[in-house]
Formats: sequence, structure tokens, C-alpha cells
Amino acid sequence: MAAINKNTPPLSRLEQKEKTRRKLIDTALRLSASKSFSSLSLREVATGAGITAAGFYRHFESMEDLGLVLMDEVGLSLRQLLRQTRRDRAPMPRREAVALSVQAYIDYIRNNPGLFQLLLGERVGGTPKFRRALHQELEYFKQELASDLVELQKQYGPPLRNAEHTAEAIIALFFVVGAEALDMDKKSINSLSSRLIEEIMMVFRGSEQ
Amino acid sequence: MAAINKNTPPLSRLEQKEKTRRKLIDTALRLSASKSFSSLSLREVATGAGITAAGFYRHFESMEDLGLVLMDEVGLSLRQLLRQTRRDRAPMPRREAVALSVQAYIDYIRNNPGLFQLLLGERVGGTPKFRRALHQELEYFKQELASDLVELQKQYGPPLRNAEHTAEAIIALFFVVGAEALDMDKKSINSLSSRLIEEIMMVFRGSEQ
DNA sequence: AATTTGAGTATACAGGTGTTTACTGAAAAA
DNA sequence: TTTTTCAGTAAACACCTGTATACTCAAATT
Repeated sequence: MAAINKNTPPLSRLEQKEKTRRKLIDTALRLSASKSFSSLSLREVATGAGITAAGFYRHFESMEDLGLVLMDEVGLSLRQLLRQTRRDRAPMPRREAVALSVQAYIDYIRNNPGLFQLLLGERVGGTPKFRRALHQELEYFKQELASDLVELQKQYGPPLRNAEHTAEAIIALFFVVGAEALDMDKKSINSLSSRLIEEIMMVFRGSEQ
Repeated sequence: MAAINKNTPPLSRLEQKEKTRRKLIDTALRLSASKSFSSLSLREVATGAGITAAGFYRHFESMEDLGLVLMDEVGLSLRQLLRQTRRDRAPMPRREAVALSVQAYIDYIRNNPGLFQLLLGERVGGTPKFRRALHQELEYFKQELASDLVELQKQYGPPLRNAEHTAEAIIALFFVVGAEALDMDKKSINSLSSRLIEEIMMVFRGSEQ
């Protein structure tokens, strides 16, 4: 019972501000799970985070500003997850490798509906800035997947005709299936996963020289 | 100079009502080209159609109601266009047949941005009813394409492993590329078309037994 | 110890929102 | 010709929106 001085950490001003900022971000994310980001109001986000509407401006200059920050976070975390899944696995048959990535992806969506809806929901209808940011995220996805595919096929399979096209097609599948996953109950998810796996395998076959 | 009695047709009450209803629908469609349908207000649609907000209720009981009607129209017209394109063509090499459909599709999107944004924009974030209606439309798309694919391959190519999966993958590609087409200038569209064609061909190859 | 800084508050503003109410006036029905 | 119907109006409602202003009061700086 020597040091109990950590139970009420004397938050510095900066720490406190950062804490509030995170609360704003998390609130926006939480609310995004049940409606589109663009239909969120500044006031409800501020109130949800426990501050007044005017206080919001100490952290972001507009909802769009907050949205762009969110977009960064979402894109980054999802890309890291997928990269990690692709890297961490031991050598295994291609279909099983695909299945692993698909599973990680679906789990992510189910556990972070707000994040994913943000990525999908503003693809159309958001502000131009927003769409551009989203487009950039998708570009990253594509490039990372393409380079991983090249790597992978070097080791295991015949070379690809066109890694970029392959990556684009696979990402298209991921997104469409992701949108469906949001609305499904837990027991339908399995068939969705295996469908996605099959379709990705189909793309793989078609992409080989 | 016998019959000039058609220059001021004496609109019956029903005709007049129908005319206003169409104006509401068309206005909603027009406004959907520049923002998402769910961020449209009842008032601006009514005003845009030349009636007061209260008058709106003589035609639809809510914006969601109007939205569902819109969804039907959009889905129907786009599906008809695509079916027609697939049917009308003379026998031709597969790649060219694909190119024809892709061209018709891209043209449609460019000429009817409001329609297409409606289809895409409410996929996430819309009301549950809305999403269900959208899901149904996509199901129609898939089934029609799948049955056309079976037909096509009977004549020209090796049979498909799984026509449904093939159709799903192709539709996923269509939608992702469609979303990109909305934001592009006219001269970038060509490369988008050929990219889509290549990716569809890739799926075809992978789908053959 | 005195001063400055700045996160968050309280309040007010002008304007937009969906919905309800009683109404008008012309077409349709009697 | 009289009566009924009903698309559309006008006005009011309670509420929500983003933003600006002047403020508090504690932490950080001097």
C-alpha cells in the first residue's frame, strides 16, 4: 500500500483535451453504426460526447473535418488488420489462406459496424472532399493487396496476368459482401463467408496466365 | 386549321394529380444527383415540384414512401436496359459482347446520375425498409444476369462452374466501377470501361470448368 | 503571486425540419 | 343545379440545426 497516487491521475490540460477529442470521435463512430455519417448532426455528436455544441469547435472546425479524421482511422485499422492476416499465416494451401483473410474481414465488420458503414456509406452522397479521401483509401487497399498478391504468387502459384486488376476485383467482392454482412444475423454469416471464398477463388483462377 | 383543340388539353383531375406526382418523383431524382436521397427534405422536394409541403401528403405519406417508389423505377429501368443490351446483339465474340453491355451501363450512369446514386447511396445508412428493397433489386439483377449467362454459355463457351457466383462477382464489379464513374470526367471514362471489361473477362475465365 | 491561456458553458439567433389544422375553389357526381 | 370530393394552400406548431457571442474558472506561464 505504498503508492495509491495513480487512482486519480491529475490530467494535464492537453491530456484532458485529447480525452474529449477521443470521446467525440468515438461518439461519431458509435452513432455511425445506426445511421449514415452525413446524417449525423454536430449537436448530437457533441452532446453524445458530453460537451456542448459550441465546445465541439475547440476540436474540429466542422463535421466534415471530423469525418476525414474518422476516415483515416477506419482505413488504417482495416488495412492493417488485413495486411497482418496475410503476413502472419504460415504457408498453407491457397484456399485456406483466403479463408483466413475472409474470416478476419467479416469478424472486423461485425465487431465494428460503425467503422465499416462510414467507409461504405459516404461513397456516394458525401461531400467531394469526403469522396476523394475515401477513394484514396480504396487505392491504398488495392495497392497493398496487389503487392501481396505478387509476393504470394511468386511462392506458390503461376504468375498473375495483371495483379492490379485482380486486386480490384477482389476488393469489389469484399465490399459488396461487406455491405450484406451488416444486415445479416449471425447464422447466415457462414454461408456468406464461403460464398466470398468461392468467388475470390474464381477470380484467382481467372487471373492466372 | 381544323382541329386546334389539342393545344390546351383540359386536364382531368386524375391527370393533373398524376402530373404532380411525376413532378415530385422527378424532382427527388434530380436532387438525388447532387446529394444522397436520405439527406433530402420533404419540403425541398415539394417546393421543387411546385407545391407546398402539406400538399406532398396527398401523394406520399413520407419521404421513405417516395423513396421506395423511386427505387422500383430505378431498378426496373436499369435492369431492362441491361437485359435489352444482352438480347439485342447479334452473335459476336464474347469480349465484344461484354464491351457492349459495359458501354450501355456506363452511358446509363452518366446520363442518369440521380438514379444510380439512389441505388448506391442508400445501400448503407438508409432505413431498413429501404435497404431491403435495395437488396431485392440486387437479387433481381443477379438472377437475370445468371440466367442470361447460362444461356450465353450454352451457345458459345464452356459451361460455368457456378452461374450465380459468376453473376454476383460481375455485379460487384459493375457497382464498384459505377461508383467511380460518377466522379470522373468524360475522358477518363474510357480507361474505366476497358478496365471493367478486362476484369469481367477475368471472372469469366475463372468461372469456366 | 500575478497574469495569460484556453477548454468548455450558457444563451441567443435566424433558419430549416416534419406534421397538423382549417381553408379554398374547381372538377366530378348527384 | 346542387352537393360532394379532394388537390393544393396558408399558417402555425414544436423542435432541431449550425454558428456566434460573451462568459467562467482552472491549468500553465511568467
